[in-house]
Amino acid sequence: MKNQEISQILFEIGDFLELGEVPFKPQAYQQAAIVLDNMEKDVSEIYKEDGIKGLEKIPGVGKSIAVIIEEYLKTGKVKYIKDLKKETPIDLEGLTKIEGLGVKRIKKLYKELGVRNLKDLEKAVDDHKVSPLFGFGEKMEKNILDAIEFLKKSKGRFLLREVFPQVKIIGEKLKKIQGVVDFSVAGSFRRRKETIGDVDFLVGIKDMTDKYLVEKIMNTFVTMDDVVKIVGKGGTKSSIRTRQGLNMDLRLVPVHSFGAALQYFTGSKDHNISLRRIAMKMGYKLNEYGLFKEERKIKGETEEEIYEKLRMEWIPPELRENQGEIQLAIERKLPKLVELKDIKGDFHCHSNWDGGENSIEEMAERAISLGYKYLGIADHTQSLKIENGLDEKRLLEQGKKIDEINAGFIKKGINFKVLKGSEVDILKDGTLDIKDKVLKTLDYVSVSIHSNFKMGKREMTKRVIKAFENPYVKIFNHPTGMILGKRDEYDINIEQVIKAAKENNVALEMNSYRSDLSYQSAKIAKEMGVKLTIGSDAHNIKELEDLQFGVYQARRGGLAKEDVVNTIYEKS
DNA sequence: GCCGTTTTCGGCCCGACTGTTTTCAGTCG
Repeated sequence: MKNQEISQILFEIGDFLELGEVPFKPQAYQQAAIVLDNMEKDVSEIYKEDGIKGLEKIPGVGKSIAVIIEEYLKTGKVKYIKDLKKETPIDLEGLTKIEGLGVKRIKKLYKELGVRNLKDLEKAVDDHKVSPLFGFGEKMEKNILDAIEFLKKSKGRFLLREVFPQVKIIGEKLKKIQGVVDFSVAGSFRRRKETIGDVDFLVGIKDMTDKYLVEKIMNTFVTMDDVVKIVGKGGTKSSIRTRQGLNMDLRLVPVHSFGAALQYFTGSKDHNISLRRIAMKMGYKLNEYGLFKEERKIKGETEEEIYEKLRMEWIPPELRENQGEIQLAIERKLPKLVELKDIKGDFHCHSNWDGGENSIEEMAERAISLGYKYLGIADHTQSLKIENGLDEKRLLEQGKKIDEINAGFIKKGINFKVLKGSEVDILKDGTLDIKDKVLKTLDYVSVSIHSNFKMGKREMTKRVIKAFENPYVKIFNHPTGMILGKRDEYDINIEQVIKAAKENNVALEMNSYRSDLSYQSAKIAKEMGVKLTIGSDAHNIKELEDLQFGVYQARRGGLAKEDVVNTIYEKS
């Protein structure tokens, strides 16, 4: 996808223009950059189909930016940004990552001290040259130093899965404080984005002038076990950094504004800007305190009443990315999103027959306690040696074992079934590493790529589509091969894969562990009538519960219960 | 530079906190 590369360039152009104090253009470039970054369709496809006219149809892209995009697509370069960089040789991208440094201060540091990049900045701070500058000071210098250190060891964004337990624990602690009426996590955590930059907590109390209560809440927050730095502490907002390097904010709001604040701090920023524009056109003003007509607040206690007043449905947080959800809400056509409670089973887990940690019985037992009606055991096959993959003989043996286990459930009157599945390897040439006559004995066959990742795009796509043509194949696991935070995608044409899935009646998996199928791709799949499965890829009983993260991702893609195969349960 | 269910010209989201200033600019979300 060229989208992200171009988005990056547009962002940078925006920053440089801001540096030159050019009015309004920076926002225009940044707006276009955001749109491109979130766009489902590959911009090079748009250009191929409709040329420069097609580019201009992208919201936020007009004549000038379209020309820049065209230039990049044709030559892989943009002269404009090159010139800007030559004119002002500053590593803006690197320097703006320092908290507290925006383009204005960067400009000053460049003019006064010749700071061009992080290295220069570090040296300037070490030599105590920053604090004497007008507008800077001792504290700012120290903060910059801290920020450099933070940047050096920070991994950037955190996986939702990683921060989930800690956030829940802190939430429970805050909720319990006497006097706290409303509580919610906001921000990208509430939108269930697969990675989180920081965490926003929102606390509602009756009386903001209750100094004692305010102090108690803020103190509880900034003195928690894992806090290593108090970034700020005020009467309505405090910020801390945890030992793991995660930033957390707590905002305190009066209960009568809680809904407005929740809406505001949940974002996304882009969603909010659109919403505020709509409010403006209707003669209102929307901010974190409420919806105002003139100076009079008319709504603010709940999110629902605000969206309703703006003549649209309440929008689930997972959809708030300014990707058409507002229009759907106005038309009252938002999908009813799939929920965790709709899930009736899991098609992707591993037992100790391969590299898993627990027996089939133990996995089944946990699945029953989760309220599932079935659990598909999808152990690896023989090609995957490091996972002790099953060959045909062992697969047949496993089938017999599963028959025995199911017989036991029937005997005990337990309404639950273990399904005979398999995660079959797609070989280099697109054939499977288990013979059809054995695949035939299974309840379903799921397939995966676990080898030869470095093929060309065309070849890889062909390989996968060939596997789909096997009549026993029902599910394609982790379709892009990505492991979020660990491994990149292999080169594959996902749109062609989705099309082939439709033609061959194969479902695509949303893998809860990898988050590899983007919400944009899930959305496209849904629109094309392809079904999806949500798989935990659990290797032990505990990981079965991680299926929730696949559900969140599915919701971000706008999937309803009907779009997800493992919500189906027909009593047989 | 982009956009338009009041507009093809004249607008462009908004408030809190910090650190520096002695009344406010810069940054952030």
